[in-house]
Amino acid sequence: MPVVTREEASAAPRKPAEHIPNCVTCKTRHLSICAALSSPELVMFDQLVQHREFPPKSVLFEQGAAADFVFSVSEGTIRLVRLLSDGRRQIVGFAIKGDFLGVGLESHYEFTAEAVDTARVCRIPHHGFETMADEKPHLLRKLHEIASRELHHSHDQMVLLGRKNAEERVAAFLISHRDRLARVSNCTVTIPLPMSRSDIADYLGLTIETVSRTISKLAREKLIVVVPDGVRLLDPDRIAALARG
Amino acid sequence: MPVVTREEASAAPRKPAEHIPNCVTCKTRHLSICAALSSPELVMFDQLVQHREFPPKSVLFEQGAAADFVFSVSEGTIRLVRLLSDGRRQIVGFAIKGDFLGVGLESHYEFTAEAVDTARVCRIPHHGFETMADEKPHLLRKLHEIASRELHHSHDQMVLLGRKNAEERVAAFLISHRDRLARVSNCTVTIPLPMSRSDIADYLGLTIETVSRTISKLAREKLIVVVPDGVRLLDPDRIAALARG
DNA sequence: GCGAAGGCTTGACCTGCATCAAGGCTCCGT
DNA sequence: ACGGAGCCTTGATGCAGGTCAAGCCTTCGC
Repeated sequence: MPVVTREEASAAPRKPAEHIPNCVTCKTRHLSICAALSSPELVMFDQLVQHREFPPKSVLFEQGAAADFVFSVSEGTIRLVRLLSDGRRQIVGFAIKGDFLGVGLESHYEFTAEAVDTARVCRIPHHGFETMADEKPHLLRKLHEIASRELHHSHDQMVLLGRKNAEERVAAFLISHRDRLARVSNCTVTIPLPMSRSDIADYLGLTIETVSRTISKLAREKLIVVVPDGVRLLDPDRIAALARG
Repeated sequence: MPVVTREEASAAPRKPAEHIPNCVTCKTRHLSICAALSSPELVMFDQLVQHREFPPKSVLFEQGAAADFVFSVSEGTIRLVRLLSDGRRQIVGFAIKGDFLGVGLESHYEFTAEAVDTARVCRIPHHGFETMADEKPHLLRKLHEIASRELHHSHDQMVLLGRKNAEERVAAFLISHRDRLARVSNCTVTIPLPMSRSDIADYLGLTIETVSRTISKLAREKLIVVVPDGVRLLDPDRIAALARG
């Protein structure tokens, strides 16, 4: 386990220094849960929202803790971690810009969320958010849509973890991650991968060695090129075909 | 692939012959989505519902088909199947009494649902149900609750598939299946398992041989006894401990 | 009652990925 | 510029579970 330095530990979370962002002018609004809100509702929402920045490796919340907040991610990458008592780790997802944490409105967090790189989020008190959802059925409906999409994606991941080999898993990760990034940015073939090999391994049910070897293999076969902190897809179609199994 | 006999194919779905059941008098009402409905709403709901019986191996709906209906299971066991193009199979869940199929309100089914044994279900036209959900926020809320519980469970399953060994997987399946059965029946230590070893294997990301060997091993260690179409847990606590990993 | 089919178990062997090990690269702090 | 830490890659070896194969049991149609 990496030791968290004094700086990192004390720095989380922090308020952004620059002029405060705002729900009405927010650029990721239409990508996030806020897409469900009308202008007056956005103003109301803005009252609830706390903007926070989480430095790399800092913890947004811990599995099992009281779920006092829900989160909308506006920048960065967050890993969602489940741990077994003996230290085995499974990453159940990576949250990026536009993603929502706490869809379930559960009373306690069901996984730990840790910033991979510097993450900017809108943090909303659970109670206030839930009240608003109870009053605005279209917000609840949006929340349900998000949960449904995640459920679908987690079924994909069950197929991956239960039935795909290492090469298919890595290919599927690259393609699905690219698709998610493409929705919120203009990235299409060069995919930034801020997370470590260890994170990817724990997401795919593999070891770092196997992830590393598999990426090397894909590069040797000229399907991808490894670039600093990411990969470039040379043949997205063949990778997608691999990913399908 | 097993060949479906003429009888089985032609028999699905069929209306139950005996006097028609009814939402208001329904005994599994408080276990299902209907728990969210008031008495007058139940009467309304009853107008929408079609009671159907699906014989073993019959298909309730096919992955990719238009999602014309949602379902509430009142009896029996249903396997939820994802297929890869080369025939590899992953079962993403087993639905039992009280479970709801179609939580996502998606336009197309994201998996195939097949009756394992004889399954009785309430089938509700998608459109009518969705309209009702849009008009009754507490129904939508219940639906969201169900989706959230399933999302949580699918995260558990990701940990199982990504990080647990065969023995832990089988133990976890037995415990989680027992807990789900216990909620809707009085079964606690003798667990009926109407699904085949092959179904269990495809649910746990293993092969039938490994499932069979692992069950034999648990029996040899006096943790369970294999009974016809099920198992009896001799030491539920130790099995639960195994399941946790 | 009999034979065939399907499902389950068990044994023998094989392999894909894990594990163990070593070395290289990059980034920092001094 | 140097040294150490963290991360990544690559090679050698091991093993859990997959694959192949055989036999048993139960069910069911005739």
